[in-house]
Amino acid sequence: MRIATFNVNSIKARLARVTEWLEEAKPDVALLQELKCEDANFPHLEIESVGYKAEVHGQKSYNGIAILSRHAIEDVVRGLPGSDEMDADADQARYIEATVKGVRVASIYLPNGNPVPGPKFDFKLRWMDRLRAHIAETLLPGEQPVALGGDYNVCPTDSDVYDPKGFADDALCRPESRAKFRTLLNLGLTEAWRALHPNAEGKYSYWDYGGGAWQKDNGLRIDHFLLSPQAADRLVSCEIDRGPRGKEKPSDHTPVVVELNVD
DNA sequence: ATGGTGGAGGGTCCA
Repeated sequence: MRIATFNVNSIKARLARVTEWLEEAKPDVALLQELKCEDANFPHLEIESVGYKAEVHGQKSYNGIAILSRHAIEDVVRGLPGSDEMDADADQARYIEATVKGVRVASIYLPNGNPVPGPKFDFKLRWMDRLRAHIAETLLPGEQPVALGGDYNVCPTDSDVYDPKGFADDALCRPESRAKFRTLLNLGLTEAWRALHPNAEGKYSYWDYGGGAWQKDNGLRIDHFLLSPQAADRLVSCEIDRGPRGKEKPSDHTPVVVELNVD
């Protein structure tokens, strides 16, 4: 079973890129982020025409995530449970989870957090606390394998950044962000790509649109899969598919694909 | 001039 994560930066602007990629890569499941559209405007017909059903948690203009699958999607939960009612941003569409072929999957769009310091950075760190609590309390106690894919907006180490010094104070690389990310790993989750490529450097999933970043390979690795022990035991491969980033009118992210040995 | 680009939406905000 192959599961992909792809921050598309607007499903409307990226529809042709996404459908051609689905037809070519044919993942069983595709976890999308940054749809930037409301539920009612999601292009279900075009997605179905290439063989996928979609469960969507959308929002006008910003955020928005979806789970696409060639197989049945069951037990969908929209929104990160346990949101703080006092948090004005708690209703942002950044989390959706469901079960496909016995695997609990989630599409995650973690807050960017810039600028640092400030309320957006505080919100990012609080959101990571909420994500950790949900994983610990609801997902890990279950017996099914769990695969949490998405745009985490965290470069776990300096090996995941083209310019570590230049990004030292960026919310994607701040020690606080990395420490929160490690609290997720310390629950017993495996970061799939790093587990299979322990010594790799200079492998990225995001390149800024500006400054010729793609041509210079000035990238960041911020799109990840976190796997529960039951899923990590079934981990076969995890690869970054650079293809879509090099096309016309691309997203600024490119897909990451994990393969799990499940029936 | 200090996001140089791109997306949404029709102001700026967001990344």
